[in-house]
Amino acid sequence: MTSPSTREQIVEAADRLFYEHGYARTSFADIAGAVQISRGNFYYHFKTKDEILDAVIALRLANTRRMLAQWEAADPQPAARIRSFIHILLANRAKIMRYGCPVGTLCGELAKLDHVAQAAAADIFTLFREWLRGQFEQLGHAAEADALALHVLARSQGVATLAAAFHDEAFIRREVDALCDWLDTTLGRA
Amino acid sequence: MTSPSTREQIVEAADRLFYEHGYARTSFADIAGAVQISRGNFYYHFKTKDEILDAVIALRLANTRRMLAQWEAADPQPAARIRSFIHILLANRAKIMRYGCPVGTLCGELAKLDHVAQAAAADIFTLFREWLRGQFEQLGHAAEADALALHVLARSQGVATLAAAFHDEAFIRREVDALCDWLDTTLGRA
DNA sequence: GTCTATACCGGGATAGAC
DNA sequence: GTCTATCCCGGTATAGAC
Repeated sequence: MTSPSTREQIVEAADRLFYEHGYARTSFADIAGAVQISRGNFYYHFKTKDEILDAVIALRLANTRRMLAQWEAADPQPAARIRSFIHILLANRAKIMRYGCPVGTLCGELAKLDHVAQAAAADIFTLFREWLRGQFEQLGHAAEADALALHVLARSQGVATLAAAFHDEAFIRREVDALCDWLDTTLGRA
Repeated sequence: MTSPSTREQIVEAADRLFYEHGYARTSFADIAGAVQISRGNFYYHFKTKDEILDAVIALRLANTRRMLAQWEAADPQPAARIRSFIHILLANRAKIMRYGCPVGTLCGELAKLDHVAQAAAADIFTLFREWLRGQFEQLGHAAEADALALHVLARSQGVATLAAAFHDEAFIRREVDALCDWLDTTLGRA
């Protein structure tokens, strides 16, 4: 177990700060302060702020892939796997009620900045989308699998957005239950 | 018909720019440029950037109230009024696919900035929430009216977020139809 | 690989002339 | 009520010593 490199520490700190305070508002000084290095040293690892953003997105892609693989390995039932996805809303509810969804808010911010990394950030959504689509395909809904995947993603995003606006945990629980009910109905086990 | 005052022009330009580029990224110079006044003149009308934000939120609250009143007047049927709400997603699809929902993205940005106007921005959501709740109450769903209102709001927010990430108009149409179908089912006309 | 020092720019905000 | 000029700060980014 090697200790994390400075570069890794920077990317992890940036990941957290971009989530909690947004990309635009997070300065080099903020990240350097979190990692306890000087601003100068910073530029040895990353030339520009955009480079850090790319690294953060790459990290999130990797973390997402790992999480999806874990759900895949943890349960042979596609329906249970989809429920694992839905339940992130509960698992991460504290942060979601403060900062919203990390993916949704990053995509939203980059869209307004008309940032080049916009598409890369959307790729994180695509990862979830294709994984969900795969689950629905395994459940015999090949024709509508992609639409169902987007539906689940959209419902989750909406819950995250409103949970952040109203700081309402009961609302999250209600909507998670509703979404699981919808899943059962859609899969024909109503 | 008096021509709009400079102050009104400023607030309207800020409203648009905050939506398209975000609050943090919109500078005084951007707004002044859009209104074609000098930066100095700017400060005659607003002392700080936060004051402009307050004015923009007040404008959005007023515009939202007017829109809700129009839907109320245009149709005596609460179900039709709710459908009017759902259909903003289609009416504003072009901007939503580029910038997301003006309310959701502003609340999200202010949450990350930990901004004092956070609650004021959420009041715009509350306006929709209470109006929707009123419609569901009129439809005889008094007990669950608030939960149903939040559900409709959340679904709309999710659609806006994903539509912006994927720039997918067909997705919006599908989800609008699905939400209207859900409404019919919930109201017992399935 | 890490530091200090610094250049440079743009943003918010003020003063004061017209 | 509108302008120009200016201040100050914080942000990105660079140079160069250690």
